[in-house]
Amino acid sequence: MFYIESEMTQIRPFTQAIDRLKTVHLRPTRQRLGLVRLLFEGGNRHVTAEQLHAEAQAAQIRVSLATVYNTLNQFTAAGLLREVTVEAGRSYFDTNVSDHHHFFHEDSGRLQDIPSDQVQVKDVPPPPPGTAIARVDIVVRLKSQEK
Amino acid sequence: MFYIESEMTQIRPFTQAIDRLKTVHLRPTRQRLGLVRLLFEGGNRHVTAEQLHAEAQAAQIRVSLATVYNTLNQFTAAGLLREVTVEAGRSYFDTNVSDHHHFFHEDSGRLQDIPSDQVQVKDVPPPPPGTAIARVDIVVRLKSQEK
DNA sequence: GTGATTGCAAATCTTTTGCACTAAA
DNA sequence: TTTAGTGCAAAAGATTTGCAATCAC
Repeated sequence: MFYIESEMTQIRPFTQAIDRLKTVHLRPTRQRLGLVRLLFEGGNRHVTAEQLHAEAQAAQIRVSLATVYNTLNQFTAAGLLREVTVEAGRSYFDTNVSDHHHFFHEDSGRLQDIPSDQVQVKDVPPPPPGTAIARVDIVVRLKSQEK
Repeated sequence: MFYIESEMTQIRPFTQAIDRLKTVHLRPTRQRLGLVRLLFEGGNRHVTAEQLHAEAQAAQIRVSLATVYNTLNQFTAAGLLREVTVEAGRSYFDTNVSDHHHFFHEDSGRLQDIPSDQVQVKDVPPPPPGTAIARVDIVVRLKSQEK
């Protein structure tokens, strides 16, 4: 342990990001590392490709929008992210892949997690013959309160 | 009552379609009447704009795809239809506007109603301050059963 | 007549893809 | 080296829009 504090905080997150990618068998490229750090350092997030691309630019991480899309899809396929569908025409990606649901603020387009223990679906009907339930999604749509 | 049977069955649905449009203050144009009849004569339906346009063509109802889109949006705004979002990139419109939920067959893209009395959400969390719940959507995603 | 509605083509928006170039193993 | 990954521009798919022609009232 001979790193000084400032070096530690620089290096540790990189190591974590690299490990996260290695775990899912994706090469830790400069672009993926940058996106992993934006996505996973700092709590649960819900982002669109466009948003993440803008953030990357702001953070001096040079990456094309096409690569952001491809990366988000790869991360989703690898189980690092979960795609949330609340609006036709726009895809959100959620860094929280555990069982939970969402509030959706219709006017701002913002998503917010609802822990799974806070909502329960009572009596999910049996799936039709020949099918199995892949997932149950609950979206609580919110409008701003009119007085 | 002096119409013969064949004339009755011709005329009654038109009258109903006209009334349905008048109720929501939309002029009963040839295109809207055709679409209303396709949508509402024959049980609950879940359609995309593309599907409805194809049906209209098949039924000799001349209407452009742009008008189908505009009409579906107008009907939704008027409360005649409800938009169901299950896949980013495609909008479904549901002729059932009462409180209910959906099965979504992921491989076929088919939607199926779940009557509201068959699922219950237990303990919907309170909406964040300044907001009110507009709607709670439950989508049960189905995959075809692999043996 | 007059304002609403329609059709068409063009525009827009989001997302995907083909391919030559670059980088990781 | 060898194969995976990237950027760019072009393509694709869904939906919206501008505007002249048409239709309902």
